[in-house]
Amino acid sequence: MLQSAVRIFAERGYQATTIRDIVSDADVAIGTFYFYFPDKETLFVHLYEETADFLIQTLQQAVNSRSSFPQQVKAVLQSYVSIAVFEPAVVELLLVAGVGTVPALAEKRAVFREKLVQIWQRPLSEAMDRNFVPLQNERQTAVALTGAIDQVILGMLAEADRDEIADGVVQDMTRFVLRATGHYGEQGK
Amino acid sequence: MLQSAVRIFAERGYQATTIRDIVSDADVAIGTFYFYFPDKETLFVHLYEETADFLIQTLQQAVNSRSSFPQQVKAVLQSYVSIAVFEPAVVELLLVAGVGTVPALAEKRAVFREKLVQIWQRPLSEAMDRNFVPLQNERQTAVALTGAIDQVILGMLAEADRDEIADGVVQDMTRFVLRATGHYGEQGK
Amino acid sequence: MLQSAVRIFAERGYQATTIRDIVSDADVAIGTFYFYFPDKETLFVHLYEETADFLIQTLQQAVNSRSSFPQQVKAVLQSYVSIAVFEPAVVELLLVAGVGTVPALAEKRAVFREKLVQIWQRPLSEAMDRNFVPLQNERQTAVALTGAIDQVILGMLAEADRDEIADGVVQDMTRFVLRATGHYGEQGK
Amino acid sequence: MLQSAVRIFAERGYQATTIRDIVSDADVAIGTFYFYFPDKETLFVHLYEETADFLIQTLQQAVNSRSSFPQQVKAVLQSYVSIAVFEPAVVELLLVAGVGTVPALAEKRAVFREKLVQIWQRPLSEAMDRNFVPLQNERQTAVALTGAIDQVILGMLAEADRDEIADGVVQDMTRFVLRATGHYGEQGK
DNA sequence: TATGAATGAGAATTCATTCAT
DNA sequence: TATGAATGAATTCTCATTCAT
Repeated sequence: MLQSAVRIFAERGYQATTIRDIVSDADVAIGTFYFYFPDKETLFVHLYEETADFLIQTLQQAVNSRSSFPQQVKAVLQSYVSIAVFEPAVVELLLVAGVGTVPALAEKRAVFREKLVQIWQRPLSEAMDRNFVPLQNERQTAVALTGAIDQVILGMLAEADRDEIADGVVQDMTRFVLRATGHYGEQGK
Repeated sequence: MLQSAVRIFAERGYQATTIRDIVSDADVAIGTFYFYFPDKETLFVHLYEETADFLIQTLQQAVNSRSSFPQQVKAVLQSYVSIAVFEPAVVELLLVAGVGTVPALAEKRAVFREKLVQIWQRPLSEAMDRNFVPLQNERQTAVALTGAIDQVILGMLAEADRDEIADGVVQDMTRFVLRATGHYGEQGK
Repeated sequence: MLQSAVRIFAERGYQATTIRDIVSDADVAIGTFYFYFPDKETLFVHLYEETADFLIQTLQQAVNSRSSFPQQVKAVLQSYVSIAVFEPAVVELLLVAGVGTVPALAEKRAVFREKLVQIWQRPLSEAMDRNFVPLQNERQTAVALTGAIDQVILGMLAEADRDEIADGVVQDMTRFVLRATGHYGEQGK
Repeated sequence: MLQSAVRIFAERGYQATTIRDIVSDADVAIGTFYFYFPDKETLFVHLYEETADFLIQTLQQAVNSRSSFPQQVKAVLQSYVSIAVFEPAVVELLLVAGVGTVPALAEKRAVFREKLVQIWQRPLSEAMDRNFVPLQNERQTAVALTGAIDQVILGMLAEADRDEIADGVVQDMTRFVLRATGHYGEQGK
């Protein structure tokens, strides 16, 4: 049922999704839904959190598995793009389905956005400390990077041949991030 | 009534806004709404288009009024940030209220996003032609820039002291954009 | 405006006709309608009565202009069919548009039906008195005749070539009425 | 709920009947209505068809159960009058409630009227073939008979003592039909 | 006389939620 | 655990009617 819910929410958005949509897709009765979840909102928030955790952890692991900034950037982008290709519903749910809907979600969204920012801010801070990137408002840069990448990922989801353009996207965006952070490696300081 | 509608839509999003919300805010009767607009969706799409045109034209004028790439970047950012400070509802409506709602809006949103991308892509192409920025996937860069800036603008809207931080945001983001496009001026090629 | 009203009411029926339909067809403002008529219902009842009077008087004159029963029958049918051909809206209004709608009309309808019955009952009574037709429940016969003729007239209205079949209908129905009343002339008593 | 619906529709007509009328008469909630039927129109059309089928089958069986034309006429009239006495709502629904309302019903009404005409036309054709009635436009006669009988039946419904006058109506109308078709039996050819 | 912007009661319909089984 | 018939508050939209100009 959770599988169905994620997919349907991702496809139609929170408001346009009815409980009946979900349970009929999952082939259970409406009562069954309310046996497991108190209401529609709770389910959505739950799914959002779970999905957000999955994405954040995946990206964080990508960061942790590398040591140099450029490698971290590339690893994060590869992970994110990979999820967009293989689990588009996850991305859709996080970036689209929950925008401007239930008030209870606002805080969860803020937490998710903040964690996403931290994914970028921490490696960036470290790179700044080591003088691999110039002084800058590191938080602002990190916020901007999350927006930049999400937008590109959303663009990918709209394309039919997502899997084929994935590598190009990773390459282009890796360069974008390194340029945007002013990483000296690229400019050859 | 249009004023009310923009503000309420911006505050609560399309779905959560009821006709009653709008008319009671505008202090008119429900019938009055339907005297001027055929339905809720038409009104929203109309407001979205009008608002989108306003934003796009303002940003385009900012581009046209300058000749050098860095000046164009700064002018666009100043315009955008200015709108965010003085007309936050406009930004909220365009970036949040219409996400994932009515099908009729999807196309309008796509058109708006595309125009926003063009705002950046055209100056960037020109700069690339003149060798002021390195070779790059200029469309991808432009898409990423729109995402980056929107995200930062949205962050601004969440702050109480929007007007005070506006200048800093413009400065930081100008640098971000110049770095992200690889503009040589800043790095002193 | 009355012209428009009759036509529109006849076309769409009472409920489906809006004041706006009528006034826009008559090219006047809504306010003008309410200057002349207190409300929709009053207009309809007024039109119904006027139209009913016109039909009844026309048919009554047809009766009065002839002396023998068969001639009276034929004259009434010719008049009725003629109205159906040249003023179909009149017939539509009386037989269809006002069925099962406003309570205030029920009485008017009853009066109209009764007059229609009298159109047939009076000549029939006279013919019975003179032994031109057999003894019968003359009222029942008259009621049945009105139903029979209305049904045939309604059938005519549905045909495209109303004017061409009109004569045949008059002939067939004249025979029908003479048979149905048991008029001896036809059977040659 | 179906019982309620038929009665209320019959009493007030399609347009004047609200869903609330039906459900409050049936003592269920509005949602219950929409659980069983997609909308008001569908329900009405459904009831109309079902009711029409019932009436047509009943009348057809009356025809089939007799062999001579006069007996067939009497049997049909007895059946029809009987339904009018015991199920007045059925007749009201078919003859009044659905006149000039929903477009979707127009076709169903036409089909019903045609079947009603056939009820009379078939026995009449047979009688004509056997020279029991004179040559005539048999279709026109059949159409007229349906109108005549419906009108008389509607007159019955308006009377309080329906059950007491029923037999008289059957007798009078049997004679009417036999006369109207020119059946020789009555005139003693 | 004539206008038409404004009104708001009322109708159809949706859908999250409940609860007896 | 699981069901699904039943509920009714809430929403969109219509349209007869009013009234200031």
